[in-house]
Amino acid sequence: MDAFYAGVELLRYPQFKSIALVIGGRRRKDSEQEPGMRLSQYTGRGVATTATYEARALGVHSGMGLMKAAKLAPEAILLPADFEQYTRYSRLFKAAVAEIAPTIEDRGIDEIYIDLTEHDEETAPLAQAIKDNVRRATGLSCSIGVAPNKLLAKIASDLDKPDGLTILTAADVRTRIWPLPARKINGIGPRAAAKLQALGIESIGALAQAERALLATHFGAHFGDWLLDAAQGIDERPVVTVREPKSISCETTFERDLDVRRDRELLSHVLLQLCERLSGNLVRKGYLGKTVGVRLRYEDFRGVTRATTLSLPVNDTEAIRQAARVCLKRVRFDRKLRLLGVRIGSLVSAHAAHEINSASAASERQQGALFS
DNA sequence: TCTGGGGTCCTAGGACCC
DNA sequence: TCTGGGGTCCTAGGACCC
Repeated sequence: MDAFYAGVELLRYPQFKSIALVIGGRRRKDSEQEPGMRLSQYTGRGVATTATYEARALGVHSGMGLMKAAKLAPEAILLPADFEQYTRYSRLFKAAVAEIAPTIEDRGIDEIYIDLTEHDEETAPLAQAIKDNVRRATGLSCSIGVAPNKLLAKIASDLDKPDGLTILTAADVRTRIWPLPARKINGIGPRAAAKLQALGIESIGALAQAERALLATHFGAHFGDWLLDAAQGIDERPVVTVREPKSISCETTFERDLDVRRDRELLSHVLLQLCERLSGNLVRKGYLGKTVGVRLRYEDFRGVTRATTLSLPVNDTEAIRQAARVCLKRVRFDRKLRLLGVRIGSLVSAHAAHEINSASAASERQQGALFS
């Protein structure tokens, strides 16, 4: 989807169309009045989750701190993110695609892979039909890349944004993919891109021609081989239509850095709230988890994680909080805290957990019998 | 006045077991 | 009596993605 959150907001507030618009920051309780304020009015620690193409032209991009964005685009309109609304539109757009092509891999709220292998229609009209149906269902535009695999499709989808449609074959890799910066490959992030640049490798084409041994030296054999494959446009990953979640987490960044001793009560309250939210999400999604962990970020932005694995999966607030406190006892609090998070992993479905728990209760009864 | 919140996957070391 | 070779599970950190 193109600038998805902003697109959804513009359906509600069409008066902000074709001006720079940034989505981000928390909803303010006090400002229920008129929607949208100037970015220059913003104070806080939020980041831009989305910027419209007008705002991007001024240098604002997602992930940028709003204070920094305000310097670049003080007159831009700022709207807080409304995730419930985005989730609704996410469902609508995925359903619209599924009406035409049902083999879909979820890649988050605004992105999917579609397997068109079994479709006999001509590619361009088929892709256009998907775009049309998404627009009909949501009023929003999307960009589609059609290619022999997911890696190339992802790059292709980005070549003609917004409202784009790009069809790529293996023969196009040299001419259309190789000139692009290596960073365009999904999986090469800022760190790997910087390391490649230090090796004199800037483009995907240069990466494709790099020595395997050189890449293995700097990135390890596994990642090195993957880099080389990716640069050649090779990718065998299937479109995965069902996936079980691995972990669920809740975290919050404080409005000001907190001192563990002075702000003890507040922190304890925040921890409780996080555990309540996490428990609620677990129950709603029908999972229990065995490994409970905490995540902290200090004022200097460095972070630590601690985790502990319980003997039985849990989903209730108190069990999560108890485990989180065990983790927190193993953390050094020598700096102020900026963020606190709680995570639960080793998930099992509520149904499976029920069976585990009754089996364990049965074996406990049996042991009781042995000792009595 | 830097830097949200929700995830996945990989690596590496240690404990522990046979 | 100077030290094998598997394997699994767990923890912690880091890179990356939307």
